[in-house]
Amino acid sequence: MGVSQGQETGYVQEDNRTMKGTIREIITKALDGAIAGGALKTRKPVILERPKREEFGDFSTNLAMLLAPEEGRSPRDIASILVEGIAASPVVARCEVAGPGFINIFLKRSYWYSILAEILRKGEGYGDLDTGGGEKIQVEFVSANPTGPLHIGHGRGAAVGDACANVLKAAGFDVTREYYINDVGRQMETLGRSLFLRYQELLGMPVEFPDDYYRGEYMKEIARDFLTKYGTRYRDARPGEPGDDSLPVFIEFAKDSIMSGIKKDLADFGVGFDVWYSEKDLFDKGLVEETLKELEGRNVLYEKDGALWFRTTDYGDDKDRVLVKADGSTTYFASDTAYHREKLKRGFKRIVDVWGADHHGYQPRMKALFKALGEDEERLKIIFIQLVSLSRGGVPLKMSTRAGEFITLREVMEEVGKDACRFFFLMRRPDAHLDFDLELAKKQAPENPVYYVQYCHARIMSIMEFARERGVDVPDVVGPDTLKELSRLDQKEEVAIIKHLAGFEEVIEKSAVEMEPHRVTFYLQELAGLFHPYYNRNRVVTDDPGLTTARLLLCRAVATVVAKGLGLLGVSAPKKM
RNA sequence: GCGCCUGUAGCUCAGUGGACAGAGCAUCGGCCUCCGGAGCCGAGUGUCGGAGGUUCGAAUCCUCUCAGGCGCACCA
Repeated sequence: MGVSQGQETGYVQEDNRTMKGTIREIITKALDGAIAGGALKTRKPVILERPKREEFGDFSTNLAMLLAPEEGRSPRDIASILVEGIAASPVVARCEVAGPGFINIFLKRSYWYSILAEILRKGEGYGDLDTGGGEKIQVEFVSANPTGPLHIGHGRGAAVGDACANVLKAAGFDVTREYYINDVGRQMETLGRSLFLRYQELLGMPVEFPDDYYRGEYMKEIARDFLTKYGTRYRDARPGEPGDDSLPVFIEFAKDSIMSGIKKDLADFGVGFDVWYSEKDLFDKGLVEETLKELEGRNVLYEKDGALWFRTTDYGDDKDRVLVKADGSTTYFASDTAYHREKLKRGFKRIVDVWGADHHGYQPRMKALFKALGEDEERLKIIFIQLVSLSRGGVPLKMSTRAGEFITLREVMEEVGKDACRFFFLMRRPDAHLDFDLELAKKQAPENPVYYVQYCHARIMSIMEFARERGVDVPDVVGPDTLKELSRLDQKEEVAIIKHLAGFEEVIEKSAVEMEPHRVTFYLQELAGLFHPYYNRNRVVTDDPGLTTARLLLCRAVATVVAKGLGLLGVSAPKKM
């Protein structure tokens, strides 16, 4: 029923299919036809690409070259057979054989207008795909230990994890965002003791901090809160010592306080989680023990030197790993084993972990776990986040690349703003080092890509406001009466913008499949890079009603896609700046 | 020593089998009686770290090699 089935093309763009899929189908049908007619006999999947050079068409396929070896004839011969079938499609303007045997396809302009109409009809829903088919997928990210505030590295992980989750959701997956809290073990005891010492310090008692204690300023604040709540009640406590049960009090207080800070940081950063999963719960529910039993039943455990080992080397790891130490306590890996087994039991078909790159040594043992449990290791995807190097006006901050370890997410967020912060984190591939220049991120100037993209949206909103003030009707969708006006968008720049808009779905699909949200960031910069020059050379609101309508529709589509794309990144699309 | 990641224009980086390798910034020179100048126009730049190999075709795949980062716990 969409306006896209306008008589001009006789073409119906079906929902739930990307344009690329549509073109691929045209080629497949041409191949089927050739086979049915006896001209060809080999069937192969169609690989489509968008050529960089426009003289090579809107789409191009190497199908003929792939078929050549088995067909026993030249790629160009095969291509010329296929070209006939492809050219017969009502959306194809022309189709030709080029170079060694490429088939270059040029689509009719009317087809592009129908795509534009389709984009407008879908509105904010444009970009939503069903690639994932509703499959349950879990993205676990940040999962910072509750021993201190989030630093800049966690921020990058948060931005990437959240954007991945957004993109996966758009691509049709059933996404659960999860944060794993390491709230058990020795580090928690250290945290509790650290609080106790700060508490005693506030009470004027002489204290000495061991090197491995948490000594940040934030601990002093927590100690003040503790003092407010408990007064001098624990003044002479001996946490952790026999006969004294105060340690859990300190631990709980510190942990809760830090976690609420982390939650606030994340909320202000625009990141929300569906599940906060506690490591302690794994133990309380007996899941760690249950997992050990299962592994034992699978004959992958053994005892040595008083410890219980997991023979991960049978599944590709460098060395076997300890699950239960000689002193009877379990390792972090034991918890993680139980946790990931639980993820599988909870029905997630695919599991995504976002880790700091310094944890890459853990990948083989986690993969080993999946294999030992008889699961396809491909169900686990680990995204590694490389370090962030902070600089200010080109000057590196602190002395090492580890500056990011000491600067909190909140500090950066407050200095440069949430939008710039998130956008910058998503300008690079996750596994590439990131140079984050605070001055640049703050700068409200053209060299700052965040504003360049946001400005595109604000500018269009402003144009529409201008039109309304002039009494011009600003349409959101193409109606039967306005469809014909789209042909007024006949400039090269206008068609180029429509073509770029049409590629949005492919970008989302690729971002989701590869879990590389930075592709969206690049896409948006390109889109803004097409729109601004166009705007500068052409007036949208003119005395010509038909032309004005057509251009307003084009603007609407650009604004919608920019807003949608920024939304996926967790960046706002302002109406005014 | 072993493993993982990275090496592409002056800088920061896209680009993972296609046709003469792209963008932003920086540099230089232009554009405001005009819907937002946070914008636009024009100009130059490459041994894709190196060497072999696979392929009709390689920045992309394989092998070796050089450089940088990170990891190699009965820590979390």
